[in-house]
Amino acid sequence: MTKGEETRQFIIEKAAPIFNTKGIAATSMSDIMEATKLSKGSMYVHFENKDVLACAAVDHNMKILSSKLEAALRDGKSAKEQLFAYIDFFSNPINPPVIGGCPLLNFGTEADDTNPIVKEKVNNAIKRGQQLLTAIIEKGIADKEFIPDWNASEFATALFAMLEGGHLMSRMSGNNNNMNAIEKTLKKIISEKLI
Amino acid sequence: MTKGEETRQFIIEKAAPIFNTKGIAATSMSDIMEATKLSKGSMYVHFENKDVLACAAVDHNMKILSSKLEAALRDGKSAKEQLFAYIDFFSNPINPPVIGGCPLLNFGTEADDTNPIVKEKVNNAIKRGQQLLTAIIEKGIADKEFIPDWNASEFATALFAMLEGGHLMSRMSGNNNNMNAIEKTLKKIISEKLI
DNA sequence: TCAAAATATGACCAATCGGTCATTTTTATA
DNA sequence: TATAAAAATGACCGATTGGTCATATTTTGA
Repeated sequence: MTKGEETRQFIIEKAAPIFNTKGIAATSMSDIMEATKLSKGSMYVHFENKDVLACAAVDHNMKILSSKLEAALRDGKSAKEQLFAYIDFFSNPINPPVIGGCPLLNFGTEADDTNPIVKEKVNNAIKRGQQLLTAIIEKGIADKEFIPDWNASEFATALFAMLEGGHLMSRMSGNNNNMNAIEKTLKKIISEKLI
Repeated sequence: MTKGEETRQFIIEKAAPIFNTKGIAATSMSDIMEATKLSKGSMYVHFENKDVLACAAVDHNMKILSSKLEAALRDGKSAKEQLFAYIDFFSNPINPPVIGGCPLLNFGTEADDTNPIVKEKVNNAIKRGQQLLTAIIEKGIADKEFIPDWNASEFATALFAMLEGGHLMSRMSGNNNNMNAIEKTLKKIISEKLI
């Protein structure tokens, strides 16, 4: 990795949590300059403008999230174990796996009516999450672990939505009560599908 | 209503959808001036600063949402009918009851780490929504409409979370597929609780 | 080793931000 | 209808925004 690539990566890593907590619009280049201790000119050597940097930061946040999720799922052997691991991974929004909370929620709501590029990034990430869950459930059905008449993609959607919504609720209340209730509800439903 | 109160209300009504779509930080006073065709000085006659206006706009968006929801629930006679009406009310995120989408999602995610006042407003609105749902379910249980061993507040939380999460998912994808799946899932669960 | 290329710097730019205020216009009421 | 109060105007303010660029420094590879 050349010096330039190193610096570019360094800036992204410093910028990512700031964009995720403050939002894209509310984060200024000065914020990034302060966090990196780099000059303004240097920022523009590596990123042609703020939007490009913001997009790189969005990508980075999602990459961190998905790689941590992947690690959390690695140990799960059965489909049930993997689903439970997935739920556990997202079940502590007060101390989330990515600084600033779920980037899908943060960037998705901000980008919705204003930034089609970021919106599409979020949309794709949601699709991937949903497809991963669907695949786990379908594998569980194929392995005779879950009952065969379980609509995999429908439940995957419901699970994903509940975790995102629960994330918001717990973040707003400042405690994990809501997410704990959701965790309980989800695990009960899954357990009922076991053969 | 005096002229001043009329103008103040007029500004709020014009500003509310802008704040809800662009976000608080990304909305400028010039945006509001353009929408209202009023001068800058006039804005500051009625609102001491942008934050006060933003708070009023947040309140307004939530008020519109809750009053429309109340109207939607009025016709529902049984508890089941009311729950279904609640779900139906939120089941079309592409054409939402409030311009810009759910204000709880929009303002909540933005305010999370930056605006404790708005955050608390959102938190209270979520609580009210959850309590309303809990009350409906508990009434259904008391009326022998639902089975007695249904954890009302737990399901209220799950339902609320799923609608918020589904809202995000449908907004990102640009279609209602995800929300339709959620609607189906929720209604099936509720129907299973009928006596 | 040394020169060309890459990278870093910070002063500088126009535009926009939230906000103020003297002045004018409109409203309310006595 | 006269007049005091309220409301509306828009020029103006300092601060900050995203972004540029000539210059200085560092890195790179022949």
